[in-house]
Amino acid sequence: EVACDTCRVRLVAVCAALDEAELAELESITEHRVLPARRTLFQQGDAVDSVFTVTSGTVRLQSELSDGRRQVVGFAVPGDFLGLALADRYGFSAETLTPATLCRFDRRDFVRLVERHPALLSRLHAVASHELGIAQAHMLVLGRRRAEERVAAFLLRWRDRIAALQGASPTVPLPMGRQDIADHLGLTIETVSRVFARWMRERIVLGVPDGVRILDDARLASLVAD
Amino acid sequence: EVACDTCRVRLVAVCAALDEAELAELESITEHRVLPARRTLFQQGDAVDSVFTVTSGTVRLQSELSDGRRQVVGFAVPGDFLGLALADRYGFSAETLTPATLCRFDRRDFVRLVERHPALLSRLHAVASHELGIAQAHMLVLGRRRAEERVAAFLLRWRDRIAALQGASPTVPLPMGRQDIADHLGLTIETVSRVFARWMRERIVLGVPDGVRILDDARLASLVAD
DNA sequence: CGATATCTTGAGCATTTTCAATAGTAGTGG
DNA sequence: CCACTACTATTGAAAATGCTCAAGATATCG
Repeated sequence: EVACDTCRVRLVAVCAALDEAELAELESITEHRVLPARRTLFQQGDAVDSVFTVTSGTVRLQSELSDGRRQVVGFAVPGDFLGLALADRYGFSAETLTPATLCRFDRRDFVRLVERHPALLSRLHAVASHELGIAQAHMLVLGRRRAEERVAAFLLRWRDRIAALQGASPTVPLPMGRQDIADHLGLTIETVSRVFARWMRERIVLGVPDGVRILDDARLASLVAD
Repeated sequence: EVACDTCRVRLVAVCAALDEAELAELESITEHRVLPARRTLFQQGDAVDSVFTVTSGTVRLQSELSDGRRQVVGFAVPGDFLGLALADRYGFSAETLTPATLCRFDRRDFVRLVERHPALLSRLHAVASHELGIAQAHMLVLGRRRAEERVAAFLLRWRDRIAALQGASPTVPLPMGRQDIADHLGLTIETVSRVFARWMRERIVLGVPDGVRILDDARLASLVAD
């Protein structure tokens, strides 16, 4: 069971403080899922009945306005939690961007487990706090950065997340579309497209299939300097 | 000791699950502070040595870019936590907008207390998760709302927070300045000023000293409908 | 290989910003 | 109590960043 093995690695990473028996218990409530691209996991406003961890693939997290305006609040990659707030309703929708594997926990089982294991709760709180910091940093990007700075901030941060998973490389896969990037950065698809086009003309990045190769790291870094 | 009484009420609210002995222990590590307006509590990047709860007054939370651009990530009112991430460094700066009273906990003492009381940790996690949801909702405001919608979203949300503390009233005190509102909403002070001016002309709000009175609630609500 | 999606590029436009001047408002000291 | 200063807010006009609209190019998928 490849999915299970991958999943287990993730669980151990997330729940480092659990012993063997506890891990076994955690696995006993785990359901492993393999999903194709463009599959909705849950919708904003749905009652929370599941908690997920991503073990492969990329998931897009977004909230929407009734007139169609969309804000991508984040992208989840292997190791990330979905539904960690333990709230009653999901605050955003989640959809796979690529084929993805996930571990699903029944919410009640998961809450029970957390209640009995403070170490897991502590870990969960650390993850949620970390996410809060990222969200607040992104507010600065959305509120005060210009278009080119926003795209640079996104690209460098995405590169670092990918590097943490796959090792450092100047070639950055971009599983999300231009519209997804635009909706993450509060821009239009045209503006994002123009920024990338300019960077390619100026040899700051090189276009590759489903991604870019960063040629002038320093130039991008100077755009997000604070 | 008025400050202590107020503080105690807050602590009980936050730590509802603690018993008398535990509350006594919590109070033993509490230091009560009375601060004037415009006093900095901590700066973004400082090592976290304190955790605060606000018991009176309003505190502005912000992050800054070196060129002076500022993002107000939020305003803290009585009952709010500061430093709940239990991270190593503060992710934003905090400054009193009005005279304020706070409870300060030494970080180490607080962490020790939390480690021994899962109920407190659980409560802390719930608060952090709630904050995360608010941050993600604000991303939608910053990324996809137009100027007038942003100000309406801010005003109605602020009204509701004040209502939770002081009871519902169409008269909303605004202890923060126009520049603070602008920096919270990713706008300029001129744009915020023009939105309020238009609303006053159209009798949607009425200006009062250090605040506004909401005359046409429905009109504002229609601006933030989703 | 055709059909559909997504992406790119250009031109004109709009919302918001920038710049600048004025008007309040609060605090200070004569 | 009033003038003086400093700070904050308002208002107008001009400018710009990013958006809208439209057309064409590229890529994807049956």
